[in-house]
Amino acid sequence: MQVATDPKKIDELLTRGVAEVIPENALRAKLLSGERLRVKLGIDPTSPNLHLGRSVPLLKLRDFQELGHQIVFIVGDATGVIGDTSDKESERPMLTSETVEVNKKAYFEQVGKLIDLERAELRYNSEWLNALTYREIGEHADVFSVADFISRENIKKRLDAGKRVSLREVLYPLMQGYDSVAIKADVEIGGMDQKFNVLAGRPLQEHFGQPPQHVVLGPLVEGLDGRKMSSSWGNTINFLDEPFDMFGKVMSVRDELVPRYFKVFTRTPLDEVRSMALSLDSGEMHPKDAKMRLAREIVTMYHSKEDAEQAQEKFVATFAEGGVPEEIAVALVASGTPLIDALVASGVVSSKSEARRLIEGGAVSLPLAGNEKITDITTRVDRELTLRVGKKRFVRFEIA
RNA sequence: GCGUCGGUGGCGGAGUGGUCAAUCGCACUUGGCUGUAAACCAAGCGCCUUCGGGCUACGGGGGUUCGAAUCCCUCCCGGCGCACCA
Repeated sequence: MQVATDPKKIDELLTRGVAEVIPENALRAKLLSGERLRVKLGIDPTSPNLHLGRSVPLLKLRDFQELGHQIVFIVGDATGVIGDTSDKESERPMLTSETVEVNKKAYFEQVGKLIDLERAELRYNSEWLNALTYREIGEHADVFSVADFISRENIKKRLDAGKRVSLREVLYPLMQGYDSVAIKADVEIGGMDQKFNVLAGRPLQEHFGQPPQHVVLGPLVEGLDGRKMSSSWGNTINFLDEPFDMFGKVMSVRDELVPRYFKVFTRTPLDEVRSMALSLDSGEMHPKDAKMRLAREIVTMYHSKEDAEQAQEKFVATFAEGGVPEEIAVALVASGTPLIDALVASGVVSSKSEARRLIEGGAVSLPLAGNEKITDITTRVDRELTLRVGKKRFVRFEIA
């Protein structure tokens, strides 16, 4: 396959959704030369769901693929068990092999939404990592010094704070570095939080007589609550979210983030993104409209254009016009059941105390009757009833 | 292993015998304002309640006491120092 060397495309490849390239200029020259590169991206199967934060390096991988380079996607089934602490303020527990086994199967399917798996090389790193002997690991470890490791910011912070740092954590960068050796990577993609691990590949490759890989690091992107998007915060938009849900999540993102999301999470042409940002600044464009478009783009990427249209219609009907979603939770209750008990039984709220608080706080209303509020906690369910609890929760009670 | 300090709610962190379901900050939930945005204001934030109150909780277990998150014993877990010397 021919490798494209269009300078404009290469420029976007090296800047869009990219925070840092190491070493700085060498990669551009290499890309312009037309040499076909082996580009590596590894993801550990620590959770069964990929979220948009992960899509940043994946899209970058796709950019390389589209230029004609050979991409290598590695599921870190061996590294996942050890656990990476790069993005953590504390130790990450080791995963069980079973968890990893379950998760890794789900990965290729999700990744397939973004990249062409047919043309990619797909690997599990247990393939080579599980075969290493203690002697070999010792040899790899000798390439690095303890000072290298403990000078990492997050490790240093923990050490200074008197927190425990497990010796196991030292192993992780070695493993990831050896992945690069095993597949002879020319380029590795990762997030900024991966900087240390990704860089570990370079000296190791040199040790094995390979030229050190180039490194492309993506930015960390804010999640729904403004903190870094991460599974542990629960502020993610996931590849597998249902269209309507995904649409709604995008709509709840802060306005200021919209151009950034366009830039890193979509491949909407950059010129369009720029002009949109300008009209937003000038007040010509309403932020809500830009966000709607963003939501459509994202849903289209992970589902389809039709799903995106439908999600938007539903969204407008439900929230902008105060309607009720088509598919809502339905619970069967006996006639005369106290509302509080019915809410708990339906799973909409977790305890009677919570139900009482919500009712008393005016959070429960009848969306079919002009959003009239129910504030009497002794209300009973004696007929079919459609309720809204808070902004997002809906439930319909049917009489058994 | 020895010594020492510590283990409190999702997190951080108060509290050292009663007035502690536990100050406070963050996070979160709900209401208001809106565009399901942000910011801001207000309320809530263990469970049950006939709203009087009741029950279960401060690493686990046992004890002292009228009464313990607070004192004692023991076990578990973590930090730090030491482990007769590279």
